[in-house]
Amino acid sequence: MATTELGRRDRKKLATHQTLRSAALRLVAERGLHQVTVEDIAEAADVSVRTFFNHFPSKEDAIVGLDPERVDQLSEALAARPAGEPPLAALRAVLGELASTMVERSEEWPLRMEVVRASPALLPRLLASFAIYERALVEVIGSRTGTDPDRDLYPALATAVAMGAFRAAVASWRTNKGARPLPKLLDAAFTQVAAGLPAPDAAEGPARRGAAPGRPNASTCIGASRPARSTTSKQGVA
Amino acid sequence: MATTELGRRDRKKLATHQTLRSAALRLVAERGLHQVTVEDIAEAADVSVRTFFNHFPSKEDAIVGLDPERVDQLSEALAARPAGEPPLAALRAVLGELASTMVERSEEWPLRMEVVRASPALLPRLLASFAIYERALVEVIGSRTGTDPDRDLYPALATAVAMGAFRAAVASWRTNKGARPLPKLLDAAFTQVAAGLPAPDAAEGPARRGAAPGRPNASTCIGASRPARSTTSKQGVA
DNA sequence: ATGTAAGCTTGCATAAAGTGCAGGGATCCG
DNA sequence: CGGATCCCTGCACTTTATGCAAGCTTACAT
Repeated sequence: MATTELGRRDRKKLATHQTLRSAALRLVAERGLHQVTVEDIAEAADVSVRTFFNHFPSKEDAIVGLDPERVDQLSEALAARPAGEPPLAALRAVLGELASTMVERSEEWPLRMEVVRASPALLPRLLASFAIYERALVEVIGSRTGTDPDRDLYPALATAVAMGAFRAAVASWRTNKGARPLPKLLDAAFTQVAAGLPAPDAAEGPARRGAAPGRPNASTCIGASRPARSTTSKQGVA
Repeated sequence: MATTELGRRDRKKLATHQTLRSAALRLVAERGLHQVTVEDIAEAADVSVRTFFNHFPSKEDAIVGLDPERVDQLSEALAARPAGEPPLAALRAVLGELASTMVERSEEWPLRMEVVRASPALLPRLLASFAIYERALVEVIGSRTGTDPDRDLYPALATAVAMGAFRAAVASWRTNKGARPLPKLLDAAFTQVAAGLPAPDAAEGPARRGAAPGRPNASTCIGASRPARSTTSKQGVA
């Protein structure tokens, strides 16, 4: 809506912000997280280091931190869904919209995912961003269903499950470099969830939905690389 | 099983490790995350600061970082479930076991949750820990169902949903201070998931399962406190 | 028992992350 | 035009985190 309602000062600030963000993402994608200092980023954006920290509380936030505006957008989109719509369907719809915006910005998100994959140290912050989205959605689901999120399991449960489906779809999309479009994957995920997650091909469940053989898919949650466990005495702990 | 199979050296190291862990948790619970430095923790555990960093890569990890041994235990427990068991039921079983161990250590986990609630800066690491559990489980689900987690959506999806249910149950347990026992909550969560998450009481779905009115419940994901959105110009971004 | 290898602990040096404070300068508003 | 606002900046300082080499305990083989 009101995008041009900003004065010169706010426009400059926003410009600085975006410049820092993209410089951070670009540099880290090129050299790796550890080879880029905040000074490098500030330099690339032509501002002082102190200014960087006026915009972002940490280096990681400049790369994978979320945009509070998006959180509001998502909340409002969920609140705007038709009142009669079942919670899971409403979540499916708004997460579908979110997925679309991720696909639109086709440079930014895949690059960000690649950076997180290459530098697992970024994973915690990314997950925290998702958690903030989740928290906002829980509130709305609570008010939509007339249940209190602090007393009733349902809102947190439905939202956690929906976000789980979302993450799985995004992870699949990323690892398979978009071989299947994100909206399709998200759809498949929600369909399986709504059916109660029947087992895929064992002698058990009614098999999976309409998936052609040779379909692409997911590793787990967003960033990864095998754990490489340390069995006994070696140092690594956390 | 073989708990006493450790030599003196490994026993001492483990002792140092645990002392650091509990000192960190205790001090942060008392004073708050920001009022405790690594030096304080090392002091309390009577080791040097350098030794602290030999055990934990960061201050946060000493507080909410996971124990790689637990990850292996969980993986093995899942692999040991009967072969015919549907994936979601197997996940429900092992996460139930995990919940039990959390209840047993009745001092540690509630304290940890409280600390995370009080210091949201810890949330990212905690979520990262959960993600590592999740990653391990995905592998096992993949091999149990004979699907490749990198190509098929199912393993990541089922695991993400199960972990979502787990987190929602734990969050509820925490916010309501154990008014309903964790195993009961977890059970309720998985039952609803298996039923495809019908809407709670709107004129829609067949209503919820066997829940008495006036049941306690959850806020969202683990750590929280309202977002307090910044509408326009203020600094805070990430 | 003795010597040797392994590895945990430690101090020191150093880089980088992050915060508080005060001043300069552009922007906004009356 | 004049004052208030606030973004950017430099500076000082604390804290986090890592590399390296030395010392001491533990483990192991002869």
